Amino acid sequence: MNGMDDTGFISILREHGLQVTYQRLAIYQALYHSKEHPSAEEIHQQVGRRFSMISLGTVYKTLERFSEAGLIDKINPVAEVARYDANLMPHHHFVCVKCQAIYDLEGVSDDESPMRLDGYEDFKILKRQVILRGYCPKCRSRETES
Amino acid sequence: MNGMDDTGFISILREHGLQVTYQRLAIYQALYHSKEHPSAEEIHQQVGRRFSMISLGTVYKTLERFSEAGLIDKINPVAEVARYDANLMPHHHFVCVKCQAIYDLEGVSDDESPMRLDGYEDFKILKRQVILRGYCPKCRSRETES
DNA sequence: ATTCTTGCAAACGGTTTGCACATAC
DNA sequence: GTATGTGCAAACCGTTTGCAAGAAT
Repeated sequence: MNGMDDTGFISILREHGLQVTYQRLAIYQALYHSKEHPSAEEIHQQVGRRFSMISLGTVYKTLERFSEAGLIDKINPVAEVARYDANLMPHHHFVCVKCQAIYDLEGVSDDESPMRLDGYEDFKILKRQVILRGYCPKCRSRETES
Repeated sequence: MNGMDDTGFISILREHGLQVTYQRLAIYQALYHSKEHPSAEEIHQQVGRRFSMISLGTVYKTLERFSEAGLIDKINPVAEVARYDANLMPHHHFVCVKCQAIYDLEGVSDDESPMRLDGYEDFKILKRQVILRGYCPKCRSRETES
């Protein structure tokens, strides 16, 4: 389930021009191993379980640095609070309107190239984000309406 | 540029099960006539220019009621603060990463039906939102990078 | 008369900021 | 040794909430 050792994570940080600290390693690893698109708060708690506690302010600053450096994506704000994603492969998201969970949508076609759009040549399109909203399987089964 | 009188707006509110007050009329008209996807704050200022000032709290409560009633859309939060839209026709948005302006994308195909998706039959999809991010024409010309 | 809405002000919560200290390079 | 990152706490700001007064039905 792991697939990378500390040395690997250190290289990744360096490759993105980021100075290496144990806090950054911990934060990036937590995000890297999570599929939950966690918030800063959640990352903070998760990191605190394995290492001595890191301040929440540092988590915010670090995630912002990571995001600037292109190491992670800030899915911000699809839900009420900012959520982060270490998976940089282009993919879409499903957001549950009830429990706020975010699911990756794998293998959903993204035919339209994000870079051009008829009638909008004057816009410089950097990225395309598709968000589906509705009930996730868990919340759907709890609803009366099938 | 107008196209609807007060009586028309009153009917629309009633049709959505909303009690009619002059504050609600003012707020809905302001949003209806705007193409800027204004924030609550902006609506508040705009309304204050034409009527006696309405409290900001009321603007927030009212927009929330409108949104529940299906009278408007809460594009929330595509940018840093919630932005609202009275145009209920399905359409996509372009958000400028620099000036935060939101543009409607008219006539952009939305082939995939929002209701079904191969491999995600357990999800109840209510709506699909496509957001393109990049530089709008104005900000693009101010950038060095063409 | 009853129910819903408004205004006001205080509270809330996620995020940002300033600064002194510590660490990476 | 210098630049950069961290911790802490206070500030910020969009938004929500509680409640008494007011308006709609």
